[in-house]
Amino acid sequence: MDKDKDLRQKVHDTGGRMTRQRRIVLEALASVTSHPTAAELYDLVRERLPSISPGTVYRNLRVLKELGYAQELCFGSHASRFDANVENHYHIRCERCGRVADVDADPDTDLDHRVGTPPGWTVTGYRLEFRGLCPDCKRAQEHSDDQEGETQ
Amino acid sequence: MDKDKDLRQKVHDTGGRMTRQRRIVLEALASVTSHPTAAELYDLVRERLPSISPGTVYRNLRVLKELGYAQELCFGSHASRFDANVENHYHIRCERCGRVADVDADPDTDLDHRVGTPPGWTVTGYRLEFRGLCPDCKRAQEHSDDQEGETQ
DNA sequence: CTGCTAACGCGAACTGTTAGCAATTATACC
DNA sequence: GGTATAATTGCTAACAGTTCGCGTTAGCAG
Repeated sequence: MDKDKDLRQKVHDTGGRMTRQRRIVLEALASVTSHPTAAELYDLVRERLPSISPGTVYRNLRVLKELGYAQELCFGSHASRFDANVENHYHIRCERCGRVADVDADPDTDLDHRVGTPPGWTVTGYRLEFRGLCPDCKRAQEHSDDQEGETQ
Repeated sequence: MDKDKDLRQKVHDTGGRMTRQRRIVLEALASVTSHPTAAELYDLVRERLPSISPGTVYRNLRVLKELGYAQELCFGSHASRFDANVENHYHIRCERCGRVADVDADPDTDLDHRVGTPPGWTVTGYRLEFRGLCPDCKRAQEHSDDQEGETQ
């Protein structure tokens, strides 16, 4: 992949270095589509680099974000999730387990122009996120539904 | 207002008590349209009840939320903001100062049906939030723009 | 009025994340 | 290749926002 070259270049251009840790953090993020949290990514990276520290993962995620190689997805007060797919696309988050998946929708939606901006404000963008139940949690929910009143 | 009666009833129905603190937290939240954070609300409440503790504000915000008397607005990793207006409406958040305002838009948008749900998932809703600059920050930005090359 | 217990105030704990610092190491230069 | 140098590491401590545990206070049903 020449994305690797691109990144290396960009890192160098900004006076940075391509360390083992940095490379592996990015590779790990790029290797999954699960939109991991920093902690999940830390676990993943540790499989290849057992002595890496959480701080390094956070640091490198920030760098990758700044260089446009990752995006951060914030969902409420929960831990941020990260995505190596920086294309404009939407996400859906499971209300029960927090898992995140990609949503197919044309990001054509020029919502920010069809909207009643409050007086004096300038709209620069928007965030659209779906909420729902992932397959696993839907199943779990159904089971607890017909077995007993168990909510949650 | 008979909203007060409603709430009192609901609180009692769920085995709760209408304490001075709980009533005042709600009144304070209902009295502003600024979408305060818990900390801001704490300050506001303290004007009337100087000895209230932050924990009590958090507790009561949770209760009010559960009873449908307040909604929580989560913006990224920042502190949650709260809104006594539980009608379906959208928000815009200032990128510079974090201030939140209401947006006029018909929430008719049946986005959740026009969207390519990932296989096995169920969509239960969505969150749409706008991002922008509030009047104050826009002014500040413009000033720093023509006085010096100051970007950002 | 009395008793039960939900809710309070306090402080400590917890989670997700960032900052400071000495030790390490990728890179530029010879 | 070897060497200097400063970006990056791993560590620990700090931080913000929020929740929890606990002994005390006070709503409210009887």
